[in-house]
Amino acid sequence: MSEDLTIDTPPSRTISEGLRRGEVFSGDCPSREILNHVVSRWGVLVLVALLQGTHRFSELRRRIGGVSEKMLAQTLQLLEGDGFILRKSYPVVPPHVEYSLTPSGIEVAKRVASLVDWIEENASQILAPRR
Amino acid sequence: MSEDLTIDTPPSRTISEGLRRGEVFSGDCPSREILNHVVSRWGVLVLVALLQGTHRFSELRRRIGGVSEKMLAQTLQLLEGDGFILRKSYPVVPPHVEYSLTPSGIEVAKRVASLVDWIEENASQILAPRR
DNA sequence: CGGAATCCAAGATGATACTG
DNA sequence: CAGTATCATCTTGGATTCCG
Repeated sequence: MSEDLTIDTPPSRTISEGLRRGEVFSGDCPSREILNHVVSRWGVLVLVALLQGTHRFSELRRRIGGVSEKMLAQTLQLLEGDGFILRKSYPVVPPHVEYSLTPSGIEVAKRVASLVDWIEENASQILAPRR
Repeated sequence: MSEDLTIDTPPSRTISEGLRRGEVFSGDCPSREILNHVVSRWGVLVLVALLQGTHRFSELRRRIGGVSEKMLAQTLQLLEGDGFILRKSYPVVPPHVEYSLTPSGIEVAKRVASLVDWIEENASQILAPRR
């Protein structure tokens, strides 16, 4: 089912070209909705974590410091609803559920990871954040 | 003064290499703090808007649909504090303030834009978001 | 184990009014 | 024009409890 998602995206579209459309700037577009899921506090970390491979619920919970069960579950559901995450439930006892990225999820996660990566490497050396 | 910010970023570091460090996963690191500014609801849009060039306060306000004065001001201050945005105030009347990206701001904004761009082009066609 | 449901605290956000 | 101050509100996030 994921192969059908393949879109003939102009891959080398320049940033300025893409931005000229600027749909996200209008408050009520689906892009902004999805964007908010992706860049939500926990969404970012979930995507980056899953980029390294399939994880179980409790694995993600342990991996992502400070996330509560509720928020993790909610984040996973939102991203699953957006088609970025694949939820695979095994009907065994005790329950066993695995989360992984869909093809489009990988694309998004790669871009998120690029951002996170850059910040980890540089931002802390630039200026200390002041609250 | 902005030239001093230039950092010798290892540009071709692989994603997995960067992630292996995984500092952001621990709840209390400066990276996560900065990351949250960048990917905040309005931070994303401000960065993307400024990637297209210098803007005045009211220009940004008009460009970014739905943002309030308060949140725009706050977002700009946070990103300025992180060293991503340069605020240039001209002592004239009426006041004239220009916002632009610093060199590091450009780096971050490019990565944010890449993400936003991809979502704008693809995500809306994949699945309708359900709330 | 993997959630769903509930309640509650905290923080984010917005409308408005005011100032230099 | 470019904010700041204030207050009301709405959303997030967390702790807890319960269930299949």
